[in-house]
Amino acid sequence: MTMPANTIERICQYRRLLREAEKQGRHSVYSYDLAERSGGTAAQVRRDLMLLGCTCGCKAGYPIERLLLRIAEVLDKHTGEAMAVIGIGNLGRALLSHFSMTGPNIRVVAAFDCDPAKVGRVLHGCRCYGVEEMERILREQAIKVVMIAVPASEAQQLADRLVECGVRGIANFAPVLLRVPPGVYVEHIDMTVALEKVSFFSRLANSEEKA
Amino acid sequence: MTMPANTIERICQYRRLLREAEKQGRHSVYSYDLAERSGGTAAQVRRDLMLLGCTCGCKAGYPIERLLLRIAEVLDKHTGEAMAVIGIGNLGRALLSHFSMTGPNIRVVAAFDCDPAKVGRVLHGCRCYGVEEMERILREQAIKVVMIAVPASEAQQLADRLVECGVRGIANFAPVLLRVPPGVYVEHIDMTVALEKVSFFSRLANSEEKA
DNA sequence: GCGTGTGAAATGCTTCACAGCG
DNA sequence: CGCTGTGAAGCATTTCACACGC
Repeated sequence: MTMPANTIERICQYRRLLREAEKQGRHSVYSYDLAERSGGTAAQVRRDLMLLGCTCGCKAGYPIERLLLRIAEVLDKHTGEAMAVIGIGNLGRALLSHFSMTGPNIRVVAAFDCDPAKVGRVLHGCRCYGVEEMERILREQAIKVVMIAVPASEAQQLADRLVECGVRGIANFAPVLLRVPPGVYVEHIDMTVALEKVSFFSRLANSEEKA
Repeated sequence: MTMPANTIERICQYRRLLREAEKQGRHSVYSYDLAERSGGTAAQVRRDLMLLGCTCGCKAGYPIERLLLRIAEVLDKHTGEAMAVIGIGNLGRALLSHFSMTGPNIRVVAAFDCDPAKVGRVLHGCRCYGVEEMERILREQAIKVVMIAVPASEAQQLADRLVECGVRGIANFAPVLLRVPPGVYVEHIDMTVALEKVSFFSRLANSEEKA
């Protein structure tokens, strides 16, 4: 089953919106309903759900519960994936905090840092280990996905070690492009890029407003 | 001048790579050169630079200095844009720290929080103000781009206030879709979505490996 | 009638491939 | 000859529009 990355992103959004709708007491949603909540179009929503393999078969809208089940099946095989954060600076702590509050789809089960002052402490419910224990713990807990929040200069060699011990997915917050072998998926999250984009497009929208 | 978002993102990358190359003593780069550093193709790089309006006219490669000048012109009109961070929790602090170290393209000139304990303090070189002063300071300093790092429940009404006082670009780190009038650009940066994507595609790549 | 499911058209982005220039 | 600049082809994604079922 092949899926465009954009569709996957939208499906993550739908999940959050569906949970909200469910809390509001709704049991089903129409495609245009979800479209409005997500800022897209109804056709887009229907196409996404079709790719998901989710069809309701009738005009009564999509049953929320069934959608959520199917999304969980595709996105995280029902049980949230175990993850780790590496590098407990400001950003690493923000990540730990963020994922300790968010739902159960993502469970951060270990944190690593090379600063001995941090090792052994528990932050946001997550134990911090020394990097020298990394290989052992990643293997023991079968952690396949990690977040890299270390300085740019250390990210590549860290990534090499991770790949070496079986990690297959990396969310890289360091501002360098990582080289990894095929079969390992890297998502590069660069806040500088994100903000330069905002700066550019906001200026653009602004200057077009003379039209 | 209209530009695909993807091209803008790549251009931000190119800038960083070009600066690195310059530090290494290079004065020019070939398209395949930049392609390799950025993980793309040479044709892609040439097309991007073409869209940028950057042509070197000959086979000697692109002069780095000129490229950087042109990129700065397009991305941040030479002088880095003044920005603000709102919400000084874990994530807000991480953002302040990140942008205090990064180059001068992005200058974070103010931080806001509603916790009186934080107001008046200086974090990573940036003064923290109370939210009640927000309108005044954003106007005084002509800040057009801000980062929202407050809880989801407060993000929308905060966005309304921001738009009201002239903000045209928002980087939204809260997990809600913001409604803004046309002419305001919002970039939604959702770490949960990013990580679910990694989880999904790493699993996918993994299961395809049997082929 | 109303909303879904889905071919088919439209749009947007990337890659190809080659002319042109130093 | 090697590399750029760019039309044109090739893909991917989004939107349209309409048949179908309740």
